[in-house]
Amino acid sequence: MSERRRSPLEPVAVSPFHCTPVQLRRILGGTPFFAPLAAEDINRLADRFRQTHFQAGDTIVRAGDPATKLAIVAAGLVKLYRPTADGQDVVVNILKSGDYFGSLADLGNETYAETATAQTDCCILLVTAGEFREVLERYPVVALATLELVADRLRNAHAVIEQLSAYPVERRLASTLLTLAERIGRADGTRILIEMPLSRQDLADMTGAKVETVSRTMSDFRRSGLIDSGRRWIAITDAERLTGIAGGEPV
Amino acid sequence: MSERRRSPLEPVAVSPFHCTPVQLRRILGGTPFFAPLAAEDINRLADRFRQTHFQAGDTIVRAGDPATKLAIVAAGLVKLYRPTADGQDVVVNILKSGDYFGSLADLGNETYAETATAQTDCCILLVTAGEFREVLERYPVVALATLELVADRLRNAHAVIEQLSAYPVERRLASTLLTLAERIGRADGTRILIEMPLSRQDLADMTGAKVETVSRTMSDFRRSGLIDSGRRWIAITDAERLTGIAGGEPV
DNA sequence: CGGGGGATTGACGTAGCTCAACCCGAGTGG
DNA sequence: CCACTCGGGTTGAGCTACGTCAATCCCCCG
Repeated sequence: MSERRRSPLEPVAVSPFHCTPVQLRRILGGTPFFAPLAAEDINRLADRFRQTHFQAGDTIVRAGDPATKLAIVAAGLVKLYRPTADGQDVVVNILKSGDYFGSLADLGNETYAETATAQTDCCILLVTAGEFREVLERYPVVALATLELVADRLRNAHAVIEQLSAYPVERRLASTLLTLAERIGRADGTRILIEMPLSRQDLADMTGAKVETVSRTMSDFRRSGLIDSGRRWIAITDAERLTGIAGGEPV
Repeated sequence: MSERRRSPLEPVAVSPFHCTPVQLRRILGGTPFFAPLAAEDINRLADRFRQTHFQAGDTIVRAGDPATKLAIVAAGLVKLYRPTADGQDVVVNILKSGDYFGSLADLGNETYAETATAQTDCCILLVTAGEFREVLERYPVVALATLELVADRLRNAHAVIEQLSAYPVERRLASTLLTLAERIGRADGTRILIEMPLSRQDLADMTGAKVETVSRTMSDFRRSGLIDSGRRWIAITDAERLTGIAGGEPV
């Protein structure tokens, strides 16, 4: 039985950093969007991007506001969610370095469908939708890469729809934990630590369940030795059995 | 109280038609993919597409099979769904003329994530994934149009996720009916007739509910004068109140 | 006119929501 | 450095929307 008292998450250095132009170019070149471009092309692109720093909890863009920018996460984690009329939030994605959000369309009169908030401190690169469109037109290879990214997200979204339509909470929760582990997990001895602060409410908003239900299910998982967790941190201790549950086996 | 005995759906002429080359070009030019292209470019594209006819009920592509083709619906309606391990189907989309399905990726070793079946008789245009990729590379404007299409579907998928996460069946069902009406409805006197054969099971698979629940809710809607329906057909009689329900008002 | 598959309705069970009390870890200010 | 507080987490006791099981209905077809 492991120590549940102290959070194993390293407190991330809260530096309101700004990248040097060189770093900015390296980050851009590392994103799936621009990876296929030559260095000189990336240099030409770089000054179209404005970088901004946000603190954990800050709202980056708000659902309903006119969608004028495309954003790329340079560092940190972003929560993308749809706030509903009755105050419930539905998280559609957790974004990390290299992911985009915001407007892909050029139509100026559209609005953001989702709110994006900084889950950790983060550095965001912003372009206007129009400028990004110019980039897409000028570099077809970037357009193709973007297409792959969006198609990938669509595939994920369909998987989530399947889960919400057909599977009970324990299964959705197991899937969500495994997906998070794969995307932002770090091996920590025999466990996989999910390297982000994540509340039960966040998990509830990601799985379409209520906080209490998530808390109960997490307690079940913990009692069964599948996970270890505390206040805003989670580690997976038995990925294999958790995978079984995600596939439909009983707890 | 309207006549519920006979189906108001016109029995569609079941002709295993093949388009002439001229018709094929006109159809391609009418899709969102190629609308921005000049006629001569479309002519050059047209012979990359192979057209195939399917009868209602036929399977066009099967989830799990290697994803080698991209398909565009030329005529008719296609149901796109994920069959789950326990035999339940989750419908992610109903596709009509101009919509695509299948593989957008170039990776040959991927598999289809969804099964596509002909909901009505239909005519499908097929290209290999590789050839379509060449088209995307050659005509950036097509790549951008494709990007818009995929981004649009992603937006829809997120809306569905919101619904499944946060709203009860009656609300999801009302939304689904209105969306169908908008996409494939025809004004029929004061009502909007949904021009496709649609079973309670189909609706259940689209809303993440069970047949019996859908049947009960449809009966409620009918008793309240919101819709009219029978064996595999539906008409909306009070779109305004139905919109209210989709927005959260009680029945 | 008979059969079959979709649709309907009823009776009942239960997963997950609601409401509410309580616990506890971590940051804060004296 | 301690006490206080506050926000996240846990647990319990009902309740209800929805699923399950099963019987019946009835449109459509041969």
